[in-house]
Amino acid sequence: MPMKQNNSGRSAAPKKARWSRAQKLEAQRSPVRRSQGGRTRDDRDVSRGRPERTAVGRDDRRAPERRDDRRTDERGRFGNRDDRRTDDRRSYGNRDDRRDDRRSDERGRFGNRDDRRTDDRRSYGNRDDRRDDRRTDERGRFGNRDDRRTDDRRSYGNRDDRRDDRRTDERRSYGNRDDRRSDERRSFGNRDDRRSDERRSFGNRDDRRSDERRSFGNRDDRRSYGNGNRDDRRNNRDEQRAERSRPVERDTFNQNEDRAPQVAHTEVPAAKQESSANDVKAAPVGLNGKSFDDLGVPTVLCERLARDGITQPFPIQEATIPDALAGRDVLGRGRTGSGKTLAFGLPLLTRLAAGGHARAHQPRAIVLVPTRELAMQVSDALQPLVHVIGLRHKLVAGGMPYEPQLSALERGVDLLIATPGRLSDLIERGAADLSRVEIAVLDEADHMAQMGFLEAITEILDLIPENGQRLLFSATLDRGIDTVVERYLTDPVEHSTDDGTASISTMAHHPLLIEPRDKKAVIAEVTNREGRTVVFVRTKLGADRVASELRDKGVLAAALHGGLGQGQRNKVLAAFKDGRVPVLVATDVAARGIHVDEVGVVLQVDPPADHKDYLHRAGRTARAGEAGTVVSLTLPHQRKMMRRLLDEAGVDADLVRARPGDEVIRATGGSTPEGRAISEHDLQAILTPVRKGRGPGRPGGSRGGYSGGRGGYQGGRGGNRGRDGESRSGRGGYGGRDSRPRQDRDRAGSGREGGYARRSQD
DNA sequence: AAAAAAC
Repeated sequence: MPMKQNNSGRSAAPKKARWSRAQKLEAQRSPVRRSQGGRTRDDRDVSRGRPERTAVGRDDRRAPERRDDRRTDERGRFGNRDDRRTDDRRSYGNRDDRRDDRRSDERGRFGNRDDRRTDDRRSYGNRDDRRDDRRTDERGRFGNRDDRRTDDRRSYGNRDDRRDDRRTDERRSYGNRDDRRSDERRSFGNRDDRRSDERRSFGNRDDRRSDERRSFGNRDDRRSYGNGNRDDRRNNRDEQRAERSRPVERDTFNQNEDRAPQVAHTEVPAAKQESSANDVKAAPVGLNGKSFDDLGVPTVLCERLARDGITQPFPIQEATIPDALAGRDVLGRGRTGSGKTLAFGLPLLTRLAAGGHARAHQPRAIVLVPTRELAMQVSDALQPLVHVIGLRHKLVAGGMPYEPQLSALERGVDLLIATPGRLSDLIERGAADLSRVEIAVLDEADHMAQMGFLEAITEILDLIPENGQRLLFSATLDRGIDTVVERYLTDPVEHSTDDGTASISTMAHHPLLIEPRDKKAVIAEVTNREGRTVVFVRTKLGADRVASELRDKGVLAAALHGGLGQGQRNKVLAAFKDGRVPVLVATDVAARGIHVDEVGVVLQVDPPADHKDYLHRAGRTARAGEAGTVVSLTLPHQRKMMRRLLDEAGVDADLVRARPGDEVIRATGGSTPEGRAISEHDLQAILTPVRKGRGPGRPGGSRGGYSGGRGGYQGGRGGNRGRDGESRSGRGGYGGRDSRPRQDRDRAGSGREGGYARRSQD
């Protein structure tokens, strides 16, 4: 019984808080064997391909203990990453069998599931007990868990039981958030070891970057050991790639590595690269007057884009689309608002349309994004293109009803746009199967590669066939993605259409040094202006508080953060987009990717966590060539930090002392609010549109409910533009929500409306 | 330490 093995394994190698260097190395080297049964062909292939990683200790009997080690020590787990993939690979071989099992034994499986759920619920019931359990009786817990695992295994293939395992662990650790965190911290504290390992094996980082072909050249060896088919497919792909002539040899320049990645090999003349390396205000590159058609985008898509007035590719699109169309793995970095969504969306859809149909439960491509709002936005932006080219897509994110997502998967969808949590959930339920994913996109890739997300992301990426295409995009792609790149990408090409700093010339930066007692007044003054303003704060509570204080002063503001229900989140964002609410007070949930037209000012009430967050927050304004102002409040004790953030972000601006009423604040368009306080009730009335007639309401049609508060603002200017301007035309041809296909109408909360549909190319 | 991401 696994239970016994595990227990004995544990006693033989008890968990340690700290590992010696030698132990770590050993743990890294030792393959993780988590399944049963004999070896497969893939096993042999693996040991052939990477003897140095797999030749040691391939002893099935040792598997259970190592497995537990891995589970209880994140560090070990990551160290064993490659080995883990080995197992994945093997189970890919068994895929079809597994699926058959699942289908023919669905009932049994779900029976087990319910049992498991009950277990979970029980353990959730009293968290504190659970935590104690974990600390003092780890072994006992795992013993029980293994029992359960055995059940699962019976009804499932090898692979899912493994996944269930892991998920349950995670579930457990969610309850113990703090514990988990400290685990992670500990493990990531060790990261440096791993990093230096990597550096050693790849040679010095800069070398590697300066000659990608050399450093990544080994990747073929590393990746091709998977199985025979994969080799063949890879070769095909390499042939394809070889056929494509590369216009300009990728080149490199060195730069402050903290400020920006070292590479900017876009197809631009060397002289331009030089300037973009050293000059923050470098001209956009890649604008060679090419059309989407020239880049290889199918005519139907070009025509559909043209209907929205999108005819000229943005630099990031021009740079990445050809390579992405050719099937290459691409790292794309383009400043905020520069059109990254289409940069990966167009080639993705083109390639999907070129062959095949999605089978039930088996999407052919996934786009992973860090927030639900961004997922909706990407889904909306791609929707007309998806349909016009004859594909199906589905938004898969939390906070929304399961049923539509389940039934869409049942019918078969080519493209999933997903947040990690719900996607994993659906995988666990057997509703989604990533074994036929051809293309995977990580939007905001650097963020997804950070601590809170990395685990979920790797778990998902591990389920995707290795030979697939990967596209990683962000405005701030930096070395934080190295782990992901090295693990999942093959011979990637990196395109940067800027240097990763604040190179948006239409963006003005005003870091203000203020006294704590002035803070509230300054916030009110900056936000009391015409047009849309996004206010960033550090915490959810802070968002609620600032929004509430603003309303007390007569500034119509609404909070947006992850603590709200999805319905409220949708309502708030919709109201902000269509102008009913001019001030959005948000946590970093809104920092990345979210596109709203004509945000004139971004106000950072709390400093961002790092310079990348500065750039992303700031990037909510000055999008696609618009002008914008970024005001960053800085208390005396934050001065040094802000100075550093600005430097790292490449912002050329000095901290300026400011008091309420100062000219520097007036210059941003702000003024002292004098309106009446806006009650919570009033706010809700504005957020919740009165529906006219049947069907989903059109939120903008009902803003009449509110007429008090600060004079002058009646959802006026910004609102009308947002609704009746380009955002409507972006929907063109779909005539609003009602006429959209059902699978796209059934998102939670109906408050969502146009706004992003426009040319939310980011 | 917070936020985000599943119910």
